[in-house]
Amino acid sequence: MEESSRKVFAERLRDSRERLRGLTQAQLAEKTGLPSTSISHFENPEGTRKPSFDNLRRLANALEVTTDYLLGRSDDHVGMPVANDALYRDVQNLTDADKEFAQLMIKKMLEKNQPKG
Amino acid sequence: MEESSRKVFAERLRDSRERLRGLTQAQLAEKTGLPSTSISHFENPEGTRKPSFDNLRRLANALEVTTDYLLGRSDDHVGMPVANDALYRDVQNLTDADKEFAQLMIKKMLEKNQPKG
DNA sequence: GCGCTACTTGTCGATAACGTCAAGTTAGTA
DNA sequence: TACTAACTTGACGTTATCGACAAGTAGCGC
Repeated sequence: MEESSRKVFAERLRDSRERLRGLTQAQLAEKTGLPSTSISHFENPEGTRKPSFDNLRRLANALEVTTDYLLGRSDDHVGMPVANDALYRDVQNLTDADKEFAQLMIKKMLEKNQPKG
Repeated sequence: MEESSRKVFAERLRDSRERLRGLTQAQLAEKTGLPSTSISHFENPEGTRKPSFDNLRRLANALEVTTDYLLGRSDDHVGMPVANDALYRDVQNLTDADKEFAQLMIKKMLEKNQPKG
């Protein structure tokens, strides 16, 4: 189980390092404090090594990508631009009913601004 | 090293489970396929166990939160999956004034739900 | 008191990831 | 050819996490 996400991780790690940040394994190794051979092991799609809790964090930090992207849980490597916006944070804590109401109201405001939908 | 993020993980896991999803450890255990004692170990702020690659994914999937949130890399537990949520999409198209108003209203609804902070 | 649910804490052996190291390959350049 | 850089692959012992299990605590209704 989860064999496929291991492969996705390998591909995304390499892709993030090379295409996105233009780093060598040695450079990423220095940024993360990991040995470069560990990076190589991780990037091998047929390999078996998976990063630990800490190492996943270090890789994501050094590459400035989300861990969700590396883990294949999200297709975008950048977080939501508004991820820390108070509004988004608050909305999540609303009851379902209130959230529904907020959604309706926001729709109304939208329609007001853009006559014809 | 990374001792603090282990503590953050413990807090956010428990918070996500209880406050956000209203699950017992046993219920989360069933959703993830993990033993409930493992959940308990993870949620202990003074504990030492950290989730593996696969178990982190399972927890995030079951709780519908980002791994970045659980790992303390993002302050918001919602990520890309909900970017398609109508509410979030709509909010981005609001005028600044309307967005401000929406935010205020949402805050009011929050306070109503949680009497006293 | 009893029983029940939710959770905690610690131990066990097994498995998996760890860092380190050695020995390779592959591509480019002199 | 020789040399270097970037990377691969496999093996080693160490350490951490694994699931499973036992025994515990705390609270709540009866």
